[in-house]
Amino acid sequence: MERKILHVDVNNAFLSWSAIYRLQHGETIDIRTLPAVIGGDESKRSGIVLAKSMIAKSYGVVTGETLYQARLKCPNLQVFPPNREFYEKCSNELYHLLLEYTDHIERFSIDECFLDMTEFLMKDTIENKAREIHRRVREELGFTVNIGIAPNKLLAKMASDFEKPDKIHTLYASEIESKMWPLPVAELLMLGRRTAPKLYQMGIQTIGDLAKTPLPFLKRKFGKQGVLLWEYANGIDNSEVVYQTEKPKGVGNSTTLPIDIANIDELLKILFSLTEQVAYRLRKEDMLATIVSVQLRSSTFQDFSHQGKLAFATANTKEIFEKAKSLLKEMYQVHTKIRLIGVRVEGLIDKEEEQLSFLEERKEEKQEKIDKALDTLREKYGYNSVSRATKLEADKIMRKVTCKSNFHFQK
DNA sequence: TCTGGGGTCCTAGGACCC
DNA sequence: TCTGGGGTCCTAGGACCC
Repeated sequence: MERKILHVDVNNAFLSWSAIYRLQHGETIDIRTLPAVIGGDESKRSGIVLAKSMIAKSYGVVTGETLYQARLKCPNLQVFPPNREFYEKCSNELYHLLLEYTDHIERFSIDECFLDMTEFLMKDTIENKAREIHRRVREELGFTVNIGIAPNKLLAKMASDFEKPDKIHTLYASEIESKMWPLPVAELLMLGRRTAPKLYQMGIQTIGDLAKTPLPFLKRKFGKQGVLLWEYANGIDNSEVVYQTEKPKGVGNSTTLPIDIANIDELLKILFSLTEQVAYRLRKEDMLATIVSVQLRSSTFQDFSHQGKLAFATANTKEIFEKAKSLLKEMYQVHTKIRLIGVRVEGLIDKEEEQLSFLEERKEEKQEKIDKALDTLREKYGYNSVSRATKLEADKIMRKVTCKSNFHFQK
């Protein structure tokens, strides 16, 4: 039986949501009507476009480019900072509205959901349901969405991406040839900036070209990814809409440093601060980690990473940090200027399971008590209400380098 | 004033075992 | 005194998504 899938995608999510927040807090100008973007902080070297208004878009501004580039295209561009807390709130409001239609719903990102409406239509049509959702979101939540209607997730997502904003599109099997095949191959989901040029070089320009390329050829050239892309180009996708109560598979924290650092002691202090947050989030999930990895990005944008297994599954800050520290020390080459440093835990297991299967004698109980005491305070008063000495030092380094970098900019 | 931060999944090569 | 081959596990790096 053919499935009825919707993909709901908030138009210019971060910018629309910031516009609403500002209007709610006394601003009279709607930033959706300006050449505006939501952007990172250039003084912290994270100056990229996170979302753009339709007017900024008309100047050629694209998500992900530097604010510097965006200003070249649109000289009177206005830049506003992100407000992630409010975005979470808006995202939740949307999710709860959509839950009224089906519980076969998958939160794909902060601003996108898939809905499997197959068993929830009653006597209504999928098009009518889409129109109702579309109208209710605009009227009740104050922002617009694009909705894609299709027999699978891939096609629904491609459909919602057609003409924006505030539109509903269908992409049924019979429409693939006319609506999807003429598009440039780079617009296909999972076909990114590395693969597109290779296809163009082979003379594969459109999604239709890709669909008609012999599968064995693509398999030979691109392996599993090649098979997936061929299936997508032909509108094939059997993946289910999964209601997500699943636990995360990894937890990470990374930061771009305000200026490059080539001093391992300073890097270690920042690494501790990052690790402390990772371990805290891990404990909030009631999970334990078995693998730790450390990432570095050099000033020349080369990425490095090392990972290692922990002797025991743990969520203890110090245990995770000791591993992270040895990983950093083994991979760090003296004098290399580091732009970004990050730490991640993976191989996560449920805390309860661990306690049932391993009744091991733990020697780090004291450390766990320290974590627990800090967690309790943080639950009550917020993450930054308590800080260990090392964290304070890390903050100092981040500030110090910020001052240095400001000085640098003034020269 | 040039290039975020959070993820997931895949691949290729090396180590090791039989 | 020629140099297998399959299987598993581990790791670094890369591609892609928002």
